[in-house]
Amino acid sequence: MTNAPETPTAATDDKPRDFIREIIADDLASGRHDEIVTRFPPEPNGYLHIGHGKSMCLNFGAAVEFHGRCHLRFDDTNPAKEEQEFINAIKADVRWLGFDWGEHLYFASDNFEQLYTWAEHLIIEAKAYVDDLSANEMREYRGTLTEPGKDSPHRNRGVHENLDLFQRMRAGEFEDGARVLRAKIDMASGNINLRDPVLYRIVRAPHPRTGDAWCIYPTYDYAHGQSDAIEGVTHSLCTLEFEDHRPLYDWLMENLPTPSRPRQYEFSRLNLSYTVLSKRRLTQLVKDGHVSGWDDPRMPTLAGLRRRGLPAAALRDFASRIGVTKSDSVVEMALLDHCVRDNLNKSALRRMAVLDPLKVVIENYPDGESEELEAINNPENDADGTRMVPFGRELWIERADFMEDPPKKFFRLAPGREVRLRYAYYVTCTDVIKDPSGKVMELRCTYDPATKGGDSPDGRKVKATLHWVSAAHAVAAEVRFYKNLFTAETPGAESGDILDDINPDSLDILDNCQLEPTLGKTAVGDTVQFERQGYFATDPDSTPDRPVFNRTIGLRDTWAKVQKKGG
RNA sequence: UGGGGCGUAGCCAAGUGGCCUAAGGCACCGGUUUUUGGUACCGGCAUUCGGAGGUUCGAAUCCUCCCGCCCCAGCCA
Repeated sequence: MTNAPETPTAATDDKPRDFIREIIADDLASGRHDEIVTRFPPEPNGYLHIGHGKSMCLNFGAAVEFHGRCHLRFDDTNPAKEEQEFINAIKADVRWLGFDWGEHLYFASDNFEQLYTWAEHLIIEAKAYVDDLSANEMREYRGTLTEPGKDSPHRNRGVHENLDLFQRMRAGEFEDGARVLRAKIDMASGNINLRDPVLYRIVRAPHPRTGDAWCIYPTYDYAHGQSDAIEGVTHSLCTLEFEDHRPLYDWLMENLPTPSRPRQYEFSRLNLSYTVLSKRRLTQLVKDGHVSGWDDPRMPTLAGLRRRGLPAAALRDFASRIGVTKSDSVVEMALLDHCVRDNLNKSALRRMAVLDPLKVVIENYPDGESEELEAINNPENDADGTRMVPFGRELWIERADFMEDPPKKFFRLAPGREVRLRYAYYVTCTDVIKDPSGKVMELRCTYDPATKGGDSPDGRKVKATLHWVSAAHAVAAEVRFYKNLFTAETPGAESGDILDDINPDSLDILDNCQLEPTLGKTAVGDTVQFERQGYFATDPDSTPDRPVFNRTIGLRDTWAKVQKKGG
């Protein structure tokens, strides 16, 4: 009962599926590159989310399709925020999504020495200088979006002074924030990234990999492109907000003796309705306790989606369906839901589970006896075979499957009505037992022994088939239901604060669910279908005598739609 | 008022001057099948491509102007 990740497959036709793959195909065709190299470059300052999943599907997917390779590189240039725990979690998530970096695991920090040498090269070429301005002063000197900046008073220091100062920065002679190394480009540029961007800053924080070997760290702009070049990356794919950084990426390439010449291309990041996809906000939800952790099943993190029971293959399918473009978009959650149902419908084993139990006594079934009935494991896949489920005189059925006074379109059980118990018998409701308040406590039924297995020899039809569980054999369990974490399509759109849109009712727990016996021994991570209800995944909180399930997603429910329409 | 992008159905997205009176998927609406009110299957769903002009025999695709939305002023990535 596992959902094994499948190997990503190449596009079936030879037309590139998106503009990035088109560029890659052209570069291969023109001979610009013989082999393409991409990279997935997370910063280890949090867990990966489904947006990173999209990026991985692009980077690893394109590499596989074009017979190149994709590196996993940690962009670990800011020790103030990064942790080993995140490095470990990210690796696990990449593997889970089905991607393999082989031997190509890298860290920007592997390049710190080379990066430092190149920084000295820039200084010697008079293309970088040490600045003493404070962060506030630097902001003032930078100008605004519409006004040019002005040169720092230290902009024209001599090469020797710059070199000396930079060496002393490395040696730890200055306090955090006292000085920075800046590229000398153009303080009047319309592109603010070109107004002498910072290349190095002083930060005294233990680095997960280099410990306290360094007290100066390269910035993203300086480290990222050069790391690409060192690794031989050909196509450096990132999201739209880095478009403005490309001129700086190119400037550094042109002014440094890098061993290769990668190019950066940008695509739009994923936005999903009813959730947030930014590490800053997800970190906030975790730290402020709005969720139980990074792997809370309501979180759009890969860890959360995995715990919720989403198969990795469904996520990959989702990524291929949304495509890769440069237009800002918000993908409806319904599309993800569809991918999950589509995958699970084909792969998930069927089981019977009563979530809101109502007792049924089959009055003409012999007391104390039971029998085993054969049930199909997955009608979508004969190879999954069958199993035996116990049946007896006392059963549980779903409370919602009975109505004492049913409306016209309600086909399920009602007084005097005959329905089928799946894989078992036709039963007819003969009596309703209520408590003093009028609440239905128990149903009395009779069964037709001739309908064993669920077919009637005389050909009479019933309009409904119910799932059920033998009370004497049932396993009690807890089942957790999740709704969207936010009530607004775009959280925070109105007030500016996502917490104003948080759904106070995103978790529902049913603690008296009655499951068929096989469900007492599933493994964590298994996602099964509870017939007629949805897909459910075993949660790590399960204990040997009390399983806990997460509802991954419900089945499409047209009956609910009909009910809604009827008011 | 600076720089960089983006605008094709409710959502995502093909389309690269004629085969576009515009693919495909999701959603939605009908119907068929059904021992899951699930699945599967069939049908419907943009005379129109942000708007206005222009070029052309011919424009979603080329040009001009306009409008709207997104990103950038971290010693974050």
